Amino acid sequence: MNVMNASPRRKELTRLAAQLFVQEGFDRTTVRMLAQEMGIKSGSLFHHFKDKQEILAAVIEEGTQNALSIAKAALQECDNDPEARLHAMARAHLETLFADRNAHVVALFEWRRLDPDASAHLSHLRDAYEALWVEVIDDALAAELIHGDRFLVSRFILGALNWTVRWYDPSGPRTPDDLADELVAMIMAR
Amino acid sequence: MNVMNASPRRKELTRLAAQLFVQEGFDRTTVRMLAQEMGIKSGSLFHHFKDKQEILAAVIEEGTQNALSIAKAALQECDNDPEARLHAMARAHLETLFADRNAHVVALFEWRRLDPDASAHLSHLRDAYEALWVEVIDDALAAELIHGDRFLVSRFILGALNWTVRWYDPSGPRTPDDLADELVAMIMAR
DNA sequence: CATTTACACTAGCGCTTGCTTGGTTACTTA
DNA sequence: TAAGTAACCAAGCAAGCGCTAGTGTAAATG
Repeated sequence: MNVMNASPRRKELTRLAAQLFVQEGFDRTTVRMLAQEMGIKSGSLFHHFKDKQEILAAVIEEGTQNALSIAKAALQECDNDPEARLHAMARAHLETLFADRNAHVVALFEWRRLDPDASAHLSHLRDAYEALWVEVIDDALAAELIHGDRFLVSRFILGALNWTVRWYDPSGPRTPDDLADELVAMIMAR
Repeated sequence: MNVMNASPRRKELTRLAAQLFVQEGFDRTTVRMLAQEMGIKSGSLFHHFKDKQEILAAVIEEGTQNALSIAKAALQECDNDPEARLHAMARAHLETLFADRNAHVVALFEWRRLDPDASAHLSHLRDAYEALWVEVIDDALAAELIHGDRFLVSRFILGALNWTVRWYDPSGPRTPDDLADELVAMIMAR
């Protein structure tokens, strides 16, 4: 077994696992199903991962790392204009949410299945991501682009964005950018 | 076993099941855990419910029925003022969400575990509830209280509201009504 | 008084689960 | 060419799973 390694093989297995976890849910996904999807026998799975828990942690870590770096890049690309930053953040959120949909759905809906150790470790990653949001929202409030309680506003925005995975159809006419723009327009003071 | 009965005993068992489903998730909740929580042996459980699936369906049906009747009552109590109706609907949503939190969390996050028959039956209930929302939002759009695409706006609002179950702490200083008012204030054109 | 009904029990069947063990194969490196 | 290593497999164990069969008992019903 490998400790925290990121071999190409393991990355590919993680990607497949994410897909199954979304399709079936973590608990209903058996190690035999995972193995079959990966084209190996169930016993061989435990050469790559210590146990089933570690597969879940790998999926979530991968997705959250991606989201974090994409959001950081998006923020750096735009000037210090609070409105541009708000737009950029919403777009980056939805972009990564649907580019890496499986991993994020797992992160959003199977987080509770993590054991305490993995959860503690990954919480730091998630907190770092949310800190970016808080900063952007604080700036938008200071510039009076939006109004209200900073805590509530950020929760509402993240809720509206995260919930999109439950209804958004990427094959439809709307792009993720359309969604982001519409949401920002909806909450902006005019 | 009882077909679609709603004896007080069954209602109480359903309430306990909802609590366990929230704590552990549907898949991880075993019939033995359910039985113990109910103070009976696991075999006796199947006198009240045909199978584990039916317990899940009972939990979700109970919660959705409640939400529907509360929302209807709230809408009837206010005049035809679109703004009052928007407020009332948001308040009713959060009120029922936290009065009957366990059932609603199960409905929101364990829906996929329903078998196709139960899902089809309960979808009608949920659709009836969402139809109330669509109507209220259409009126608000017509009155120019809010702006945007009717479909997207309703999804964003419901997303923001439903996501509250992931962070709202009822023992904190804010009431569900506070949340509803803040959300409506956030999205209203000024 | 006889019968039915509601509710609970004991015992366990048949199956699936996550995971382990002991060993094989193919490729890389010294 | 010998040693090491990553990747895999066949076989199966112990535990836990949903659910069933058959029985007991007290209260309601005819």
